[in-house]
Amino acid sequence: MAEPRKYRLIFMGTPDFGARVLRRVARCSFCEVAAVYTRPDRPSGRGHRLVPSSVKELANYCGFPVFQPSSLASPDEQLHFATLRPDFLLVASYGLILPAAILAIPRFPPLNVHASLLPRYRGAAPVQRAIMENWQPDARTGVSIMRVDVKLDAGPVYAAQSVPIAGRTAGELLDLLADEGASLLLRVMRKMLAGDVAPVPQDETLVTYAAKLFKHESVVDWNRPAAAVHAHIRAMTPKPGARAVFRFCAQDRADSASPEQEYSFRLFPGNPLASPAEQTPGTLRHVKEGLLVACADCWYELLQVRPHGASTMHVRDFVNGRLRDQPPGFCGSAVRPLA
RNA sequence: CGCGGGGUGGAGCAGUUCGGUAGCUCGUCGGGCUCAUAACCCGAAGGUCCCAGGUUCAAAUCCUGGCCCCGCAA
Repeated sequence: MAEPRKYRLIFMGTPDFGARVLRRVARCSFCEVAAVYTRPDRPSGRGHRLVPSSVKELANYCGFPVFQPSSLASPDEQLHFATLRPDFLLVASYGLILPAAILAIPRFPPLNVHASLLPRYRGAAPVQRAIMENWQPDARTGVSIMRVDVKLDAGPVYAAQSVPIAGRTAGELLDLLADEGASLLLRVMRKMLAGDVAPVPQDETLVTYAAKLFKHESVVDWNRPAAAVHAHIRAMTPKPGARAVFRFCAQDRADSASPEQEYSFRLFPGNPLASPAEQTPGTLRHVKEGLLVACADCWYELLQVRPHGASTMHVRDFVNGRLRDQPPGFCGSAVRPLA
């Protein structure tokens, strides 16, 4: 029972997206995972504990050898990589620069899964940027398989798959694109083995860049149309999370000298309504079992929120618990948190 | 030991400073009103107050230790 030799595959990735790709690639029938590279564990979370990457956790679970160099620039690391004798090198949001010396080692051209339709949205946050910048009803984005080039995300494209954004959050789209990307990746690898590939160079005149998300961008800007607000919140979900601060009016009680209350919220996708707001953007309206926020055009219905220090809850619960004496109607407005 | 918030019927909260009858807004169940209702009225069920130990005549509340959730920072 002489098994046919399997091709040696090295996978490089770090966050959930990479792990999701690896999960599918690991089941590939004609390859074996010779090694997994991921970024070093980083102190994270409360208490500064060292936290392994998603890719590392999966690789450990599967029993793949894991390597976590802080850089691949040194000759030692490159030599070590070469001794693994890779046929394929697959990269999915790894986070380290791959020098030309590394890229030249595998037998087949190194492949990268990028969550956009290249040449659009090269860079760190392609899915998030695609969602927040394309809030029209039938917008699409996608995933591309390209050759890894020394220049980031610039290599010629082997295959791409387009998908509708369809109201999804960044997390949902990322998962979907990882799965689609992994399938595409395996298809490209098979074609490579058959010698049947013809990568298409990217049209440099159409290149756009998706910069990583900055902290100040997590604050919702109610001066935009409700659909754009909705897209923005989805783009920030689940990480880093959309935020807003609301100041609620003083309660309507003559005897209770309660000052106006400020609450800082983590916001989850709600519901852009069709009814015109006709109020200053950011105006809060307390309706039966819920809260509406005025956007530039229409009301935006909040559904799930997380007040500071609490866990995620329905807006109805927040209203029941903390706005219990607040009469229906206009009850506050958004404030711009201090930077 | 990075900083901080929190754990109270099914949900969200008040009560903790200064120990003394388990409270509020909802939900659920039953009944009523209504052409009807997610509306309104009446009633009921439902709680080891995160866990363990300590102090006390008496602990949700004070002391000690532990577990869990969340935000910031990285």
